[in-house]
Amino acid sequence: MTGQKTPAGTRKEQAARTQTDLKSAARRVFARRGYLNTKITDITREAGRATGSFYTHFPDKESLLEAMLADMLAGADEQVLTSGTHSPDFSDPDAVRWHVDAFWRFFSEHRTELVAVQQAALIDPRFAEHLKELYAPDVDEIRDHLSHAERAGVRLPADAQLVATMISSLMLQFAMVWLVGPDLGRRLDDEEAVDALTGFILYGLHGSGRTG
Amino acid sequence: MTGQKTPAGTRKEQAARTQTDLKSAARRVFARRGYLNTKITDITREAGRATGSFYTHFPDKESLLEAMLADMLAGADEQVLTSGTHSPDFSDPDAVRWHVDAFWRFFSEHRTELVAVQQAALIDPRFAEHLKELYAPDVDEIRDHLSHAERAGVRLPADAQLVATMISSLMLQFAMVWLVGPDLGRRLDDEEAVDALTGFILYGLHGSGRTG
DNA sequence: TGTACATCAGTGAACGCGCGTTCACTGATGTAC
DNA sequence: TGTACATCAGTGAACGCGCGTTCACTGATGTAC
Repeated sequence: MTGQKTPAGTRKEQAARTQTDLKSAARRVFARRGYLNTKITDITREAGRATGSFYTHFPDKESLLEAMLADMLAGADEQVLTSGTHSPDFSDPDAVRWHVDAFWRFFSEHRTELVAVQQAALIDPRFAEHLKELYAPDVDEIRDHLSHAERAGVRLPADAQLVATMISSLMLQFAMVWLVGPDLGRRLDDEEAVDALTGFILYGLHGSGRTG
Repeated sequence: MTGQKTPAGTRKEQAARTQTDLKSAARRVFARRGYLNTKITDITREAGRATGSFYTHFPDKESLLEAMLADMLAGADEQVLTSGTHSPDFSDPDAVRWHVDAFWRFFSEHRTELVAVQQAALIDPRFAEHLKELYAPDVDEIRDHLSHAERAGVRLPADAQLVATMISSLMLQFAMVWLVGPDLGRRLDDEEAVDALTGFILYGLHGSGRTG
């Protein structure tokens, strides 16, 4: 109790390293088998640790996922979602493209975690809540940009909230299909995907392709 | 063995009735708790039968779901997806609206089964396959209609296959959000939904709303 | 139509597997003096 | 700096819960003669 001297803590370091190993092992296993199919022992085996080791760091699999999400959001705060400046007016095609691009990169980078929450949400209401909180800010921002566009004279196909939901639904599911599911016949590079989405969001099937 | 006389089979009738009861009980429980969260005993309890009764009719939960899907597809064959005549050219707004409407009604009617497959697909590759087969014909048809429109002079925002995937993704995820998830603040009636989707598919956020 | 036997849907308690979780133990790191 | 003791991350075999699945039994329906 007199302590507190702990210099750099070789012991704490070791614990931190193991915790990190468990998280990154989990990421790999989730990507391979999916969150719901993954057993605790799959994770410890992948991390090269004993089963019991898991419980030194997390009370259960749910907490591990929560920790992974926290990491993801911490990283994201300095990145895509908030940083960078962009026009708040969706009557500007470049503003739309900026958003699509940000979403696509975020999803690409964190697909494993995002799919895991999606899966967890099917079973655990706590994660259903997480999922909502995760995408809500994005939908809200889109809605604001749409309202802005409306004031600039654009006639939306429905009220801004609904259109925002459509845009968000489109991006999410399209990303799922191309970045997660089993290989479809075709490869799709990032720019192509962002172009296609941007064109479609702007003018639907009458979109002319390149927009910026 | 000399038999075969069985008049109308009170016994067979009873078995058929129980099987139907189990399926409709399952439907209710799936809708309430989700497929993955549902235990065999939940289904038998809901149906007012003993646990063992389940196995007289289905070897496991997966087979029950397969049977429910078969019922769904059998019913659909005489309905939405094939029947009715419509223009195959997506340059015609009414053709788009017709498709959206068909999809929306199909999804509304069968949301429980569709969500159940979606959940099952996360765990069981067999259902991942089912899921693909379930939506593939729709995507293919959309793609053909788009090619038709292209030949009629419409400039798509990407190749027809990609645009078909976007349209399908949009409809599916949008339907999920509004018809499945927890109540959002807002209610959405069917016509409003179909209008919004149709307008968005046709002209993106520049769609003007009513289209037919 | 009646009797004896066979078949089958349905029952629910018991069984057993899979997997999450625990726990007595080890060895290394940290602390006290 | 050295010694004795305390703490803690990590180990993996064992435990036990939940739930899918089985099975001996019941009673009703069907069949044979």
